[in-house]
Amino acid sequence: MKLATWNVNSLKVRLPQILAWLRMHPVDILCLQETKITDDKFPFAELASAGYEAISAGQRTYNGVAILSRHPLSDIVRNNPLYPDEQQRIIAATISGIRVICAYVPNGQAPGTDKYAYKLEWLSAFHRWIEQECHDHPELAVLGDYNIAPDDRDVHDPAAWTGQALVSPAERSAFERLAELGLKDAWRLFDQPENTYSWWDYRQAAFRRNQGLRIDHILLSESLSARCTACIIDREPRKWERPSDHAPVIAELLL
DNA sequence: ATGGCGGGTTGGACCCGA
Repeated sequence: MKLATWNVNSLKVRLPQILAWLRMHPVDILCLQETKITDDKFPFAELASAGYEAISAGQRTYNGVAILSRHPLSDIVRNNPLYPDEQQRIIAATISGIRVICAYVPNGQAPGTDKYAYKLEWLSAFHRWIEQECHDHPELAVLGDYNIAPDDRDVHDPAAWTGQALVSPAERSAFERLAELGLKDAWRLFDQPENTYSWWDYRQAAFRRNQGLRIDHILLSESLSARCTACIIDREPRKWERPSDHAPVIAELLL
């Protein structure tokens, strides 16, 4: 069983790349963020032809999340039931007995801004809900773009990033509090190469210079992390023409 | 110091991302 997450930065633009990537990596479940597409325009038919059932919580212009699955999806939830939010950032479903949550955490812009306050409030409500989900679903996977680099190892230039959003102590603390619920960062279950990131700015040839951040994560409950055999970040699609600025992250589970 | 790229909304410049 393979689960993956990918911030595609526009499903409309990236659909051919998603289909190509799925042919190379026929994962069981793919969580998407920043689809930027309303549900009525969602490419259900193209994905079905590729073997994937899809569910979407979409909106125009910004945000939007979706789950693609080779297996049936049930108990679909859109948004955090504890936090009314007009921005479409969460979709969840049960797939093959695993509770799968796909999340697009707010960016936060910069400490001191309204967007940063929204991010922290959103994360606080997210924690309260995930705590319940952990209780209700021992087999829980929370995948997505967290917009948090948990550790200085996840930042190409920690000194340059000090004090900025994505690395601030309050954001990292929110991430650690999820870990305290028993959720483990699948990436850190294994020895990993240094300087591995999941996002690189489009500007300044950041990808070529590997100036990135690791902000896309797969968190696994205890029972799932015990069965996790690998976690990788696939840099290849970032090299393609007109790429997303994020790379997919994949976790493999014994099932 | 600033903005640098790219997508979306537009039909010209903006907003926004991270």
